Amino acid sequence: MTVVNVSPRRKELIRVAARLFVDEGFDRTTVRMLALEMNIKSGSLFHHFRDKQEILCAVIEEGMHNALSIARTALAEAGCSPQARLDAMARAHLETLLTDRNAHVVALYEWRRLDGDSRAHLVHLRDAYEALWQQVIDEALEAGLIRGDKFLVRRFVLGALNWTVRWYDPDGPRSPEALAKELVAMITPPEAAESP
Amino acid sequence: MTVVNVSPRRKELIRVAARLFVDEGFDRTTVRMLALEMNIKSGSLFHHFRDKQEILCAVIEEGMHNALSIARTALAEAGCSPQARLDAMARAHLETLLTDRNAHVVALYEWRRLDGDSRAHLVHLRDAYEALWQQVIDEALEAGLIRGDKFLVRRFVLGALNWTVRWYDPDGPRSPEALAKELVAMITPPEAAESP
DNA sequence: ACTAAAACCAAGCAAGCGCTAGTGTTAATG
DNA sequence: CATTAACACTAGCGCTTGCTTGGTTTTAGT
Repeated sequence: MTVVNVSPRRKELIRVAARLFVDEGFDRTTVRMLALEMNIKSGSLFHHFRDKQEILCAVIEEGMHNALSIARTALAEAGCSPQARLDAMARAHLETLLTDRNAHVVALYEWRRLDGDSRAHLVHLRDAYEALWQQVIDEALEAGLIRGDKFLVRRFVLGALNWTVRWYDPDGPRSPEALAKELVAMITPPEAAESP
Repeated sequence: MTVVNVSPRRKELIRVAARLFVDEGFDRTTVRMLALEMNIKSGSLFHHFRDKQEILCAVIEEGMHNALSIARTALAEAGCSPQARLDAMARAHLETLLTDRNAHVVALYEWRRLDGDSRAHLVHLRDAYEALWQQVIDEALEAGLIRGDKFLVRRFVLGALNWTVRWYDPDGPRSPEALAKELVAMITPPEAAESP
């Protein structure tokens, strides 16, 4: 279990590992491949990380931390309007999914490869992130902006957003902002936006 | 690449493999584990499948075939109302996700482990399934039941539905039908349901 | 009863795996 | 100038992997 990733060297190694984990999958990525891409020998790798598992944990942790801080600043800048806050969260989510794509793809696909301890540690970060979402969705529900069960809405929305990593093309015509707006528009009835 | 899975013995082996692939992941599932659960010796496994890859392909293919046929009959029984057809597709999707859960979890998580040929073959099945969805969504858009970009709506909806494998509890209070209804309700404005 | 095909088995190979031990090498600190 | 800590290297151990081989048993058609 990693507590914090501060050293810039470590950060860089983690970035390399994330790319490899995405391209090959965690299990197929060997410590020798990792070392090769990091320009060190495979033995030296274990000076930086206790074992292969810890690299996986560090990759995911890094992505989660970034997602959390980006979402927090986005919310702080969004003001109080439920509509603006919903937009801000969706936009922040998509932007993180892009800038930190590798880390998040690893989190989505290789979560089950985490051992018990790492998993427990990361679950806390994930819960904190989902709590942010839940809060914004509760506000939107209370304002009559959207309808439905509060937990279901959160899960459906996060599902739709996370699924974008499968099809979204950053070089395509649509920006993350536009995408976020379209998702919010899909679940907000046309007239709800204008009610006080 | 598998062409068809007819033999009942083969079907059973595939079912066992799917379960193991879900529990352990494709890469961590060894041919010895597979053989053990299939009550044969690891060497005998290669009488039924050319290699480990083919088992993965067969598992996914089986799930896709079932999903396609269930969706088709659901649509046939749903009539012409866009609302009913949307409901039917969502319900069919969730029911397949439950009854064939293992196969679909494998398809979602281990898709990238497929080699080029198997992938190309399965992409056709997936495209056929998504075409069904696209058609139903186009009808709903034309009827004014929902709003937005037709491709985005399909992707967002399928994302939300596929994400359910992460959190849905079959023993929980909500049935797949109820879940499907809630999703459709979330994206259809309240007044749209009553317009002619 | 005869035969062919399908299903299965024991044994093991070659390759690759994660990881360790022991040894420099470098650069900052007392 | 000596010490230390961080980082990197070489070499390889012990084990597991997917898959093959060469042969035996079981099943099904005639």
